Amino acid sequence: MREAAPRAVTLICSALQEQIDRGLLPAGSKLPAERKLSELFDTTRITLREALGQLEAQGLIYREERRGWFVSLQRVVYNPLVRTHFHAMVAEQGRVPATEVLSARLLPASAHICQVLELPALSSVYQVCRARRIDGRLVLYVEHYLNPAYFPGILEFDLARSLTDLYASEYGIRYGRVRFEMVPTALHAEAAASLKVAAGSPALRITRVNRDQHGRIIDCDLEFWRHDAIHVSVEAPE
Amino acid sequence: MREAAPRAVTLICSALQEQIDRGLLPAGSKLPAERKLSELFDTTRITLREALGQLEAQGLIYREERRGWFVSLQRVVYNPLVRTHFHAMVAEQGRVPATEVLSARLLPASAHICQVLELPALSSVYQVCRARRIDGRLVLYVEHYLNPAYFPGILEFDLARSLTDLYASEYGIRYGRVRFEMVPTALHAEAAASLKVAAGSPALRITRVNRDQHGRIIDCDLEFWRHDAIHVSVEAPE
DNA sequence: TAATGGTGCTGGACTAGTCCAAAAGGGGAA
DNA sequence: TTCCCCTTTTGGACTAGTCCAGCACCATTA
Repeated sequence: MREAAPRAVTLICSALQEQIDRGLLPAGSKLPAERKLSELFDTTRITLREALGQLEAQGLIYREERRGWFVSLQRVVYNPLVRTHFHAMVAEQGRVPATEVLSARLLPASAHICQVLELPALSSVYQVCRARRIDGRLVLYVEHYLNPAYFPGILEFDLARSLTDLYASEYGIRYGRVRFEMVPTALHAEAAASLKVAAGSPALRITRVNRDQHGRIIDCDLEFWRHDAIHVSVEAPE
Repeated sequence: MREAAPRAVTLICSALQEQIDRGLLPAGSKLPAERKLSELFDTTRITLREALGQLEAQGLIYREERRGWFVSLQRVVYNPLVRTHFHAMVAEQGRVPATEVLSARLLPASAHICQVLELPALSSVYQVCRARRIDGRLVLYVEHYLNPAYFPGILEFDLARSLTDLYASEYGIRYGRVRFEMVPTALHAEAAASLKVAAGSPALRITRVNRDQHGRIIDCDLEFWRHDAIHVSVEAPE
């Protein structure tokens, strides 16, 4: 039985992987240009790009639109059952968080949002879109939908802050029970543009429906995480 | 400000997506051959394949190695906190489950497994590798690692059965608290071969560490799900 | 009837380029 | 020193093919 000759793509992948594992290409560093790499591995750019695509799928490297390829940073550990806010969670793990507000407005809720928030048809909701960074890298695009009955005038506040804080300090509302759903999928155009990556990049979509201390549904989040930036960890309470 | 001309890849994606949404390409059906499609969309196979790759990333279609492209079936809803067995879970959702045992043996545990199961260095563990289907499609590759102290002679039984059942009926062990971790990544060579797909296909890796009714760690699972076959849903108990 | 051997079709892998636009970097002017 | 413009580099997108091997199916043979 003959050994199957390893594919060029596989060879490139393992060569790069070894360099990364050994620390010759430290986390966050930029890879050489695609043309340089294809020359180095004596292959075409198409083949080289396929190899990079596989390493991206594994989460070892990522690309920034028109800027190049970079070695992935460590994944951040995320427990969706624990409603600690993003900044605290990231900082606890020794990383640097940042948030920017993309938009915030009152708009007619889609049928889907009405259903999730258990609102009557044609209700209005607050929508807050934000992008979040870890160590400078854009890793999370979120759409929050708030039941306006509970948060009058919330658009007046600084929404780059933690919503958890805002809810507690301004409205006396704290989080209670949570339900969440996770679906591996790709970024839609809007999210991709906000995260400055190519549309269709792999991502993890997490939908959370949050209740307050009285069991009322107060808001829901539609989160899109870069697939290589997150490590979900859930400890069953019981 | 000029409208950006939509890319060919985007056009192909939305055309196919529309066909699928409208039911002209029903779930499970095979797409035409790549060469036919590239002709139909008046483009090259490389471009066409990039479009198919994007739809695959979204989870709308999937490929079977050397057999072609197919429209994805509905995702199965999975709650890792509820230790219902695979067959029951799948059947409850009106789908047809199947399991095949790939290997089952006693072997020296890797350092990682020792740590997870809290075993001393150089321990042996039972390893059971299985592949599971939903409606005929291979969607899950699992490696189970059992602490042999609790399951003497388990290799004698039919391991295509539910392990949950086996634990209960033969050893009087039931599942208690669970911890699980989820990482979006790609299939390694072994898992890819078992699922008959290309190495490096996107997947969701779920690691579960299971305790019994007395709180003892009894086993852990290393699950690799096809990314388009699963929808994780967790309701916080509290 | 059942096993077997072609054979064409299909996906997998790869080569060898082109054209374009955005990012990065350097040099000169204010 | 700072800002702006211009050039170069780089990634993004795409064309037009080739070669190979597995799969499916049909026809032939035992």
